[in-house]
Amino acid sequence: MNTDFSTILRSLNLKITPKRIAILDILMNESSYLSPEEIWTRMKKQFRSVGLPTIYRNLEELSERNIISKVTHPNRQLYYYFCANRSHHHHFVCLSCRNVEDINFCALDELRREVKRKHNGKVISHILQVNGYCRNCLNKEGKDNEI
Amino acid sequence: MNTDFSTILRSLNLKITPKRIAILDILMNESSYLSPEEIWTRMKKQFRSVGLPTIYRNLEELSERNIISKVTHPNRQLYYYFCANRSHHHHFVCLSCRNVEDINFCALDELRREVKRKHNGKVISHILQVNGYCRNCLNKEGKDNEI
DNA sequence: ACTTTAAATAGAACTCATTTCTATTTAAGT
DNA sequence: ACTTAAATAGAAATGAGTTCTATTTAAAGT
Repeated sequence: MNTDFSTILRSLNLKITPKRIAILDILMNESSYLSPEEIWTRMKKQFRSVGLPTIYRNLEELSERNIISKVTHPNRQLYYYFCANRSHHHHFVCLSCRNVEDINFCALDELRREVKRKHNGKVISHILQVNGYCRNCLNKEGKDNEI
Repeated sequence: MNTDFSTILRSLNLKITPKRIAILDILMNESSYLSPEEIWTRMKKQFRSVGLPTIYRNLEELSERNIISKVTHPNRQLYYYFCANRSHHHHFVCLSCRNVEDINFCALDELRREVKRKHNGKVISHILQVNGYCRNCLNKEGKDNEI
């Protein structure tokens, strides 16, 4: 595992530090997305001292390099991060348990055509976030923490 | 014009105040989306005293009632608002001039099917924001203020 | 028009996520 | 081991958005 992260970091010209590896490790092993604070909390269990700015700095660097990705929550527009060294995809966010699943569906091509045809513009990127209720929460009918 | 806004406000059970009308007026007559601060700046030209909290409160109330809508900017995730007493649609945001155009394209149905079929989940809402360069900025080749 | 009252507002103070700054530590190439 | 640029801790600053309280105002009833 560590070897894996080291390889990733080396290929990005980032120094291989214990904290970078820990951040990647936390994100990789989490199916839901995490706020910087949540990552910080987990880090503090592993390290005697970690600064929150370190978390922010690393998350920013890693997301700039497309190793992890950002999600903005509709309510309080805080940053949330999610691991993804994968190709383009979208997120299905459960409004109840906040779990995130990847959606391998994308209408980018149609979108591009529409924008080209009707607006004469050029699409560079897009954000698609789908909110709803996941399998588990639908079964439990525990749909309390609404958005 | 004023009559129009008054009717809207009355139908929403909101008191008809000069400031509410002014906010609606500013948004309706702007093709681009505006930050609360930008709206505040314009308001201060019309009123001797306006509080920024008033702007926030009203924008929130109006967007809850779907008279205007929110956009979160990919960079600094600040709130931006855009007038829209229209049905469901999405935004094409120019990365250069920040102009916003409505996109009358939505893949919600396919999305719903995908989430149902592959995830057994239920879609409640979604956010689609498309970033790119608009006609004008493509012509000018003035694509400096990157993301 | 005059009263009444609940909603709306101004302005100050506060909150809290994110960023900046500076001195110290550390990874990694020589 | 030595060197140096990158990474970090911790404190302090920033700034968007919110809360609080006293005052004003829209609008419903008289």
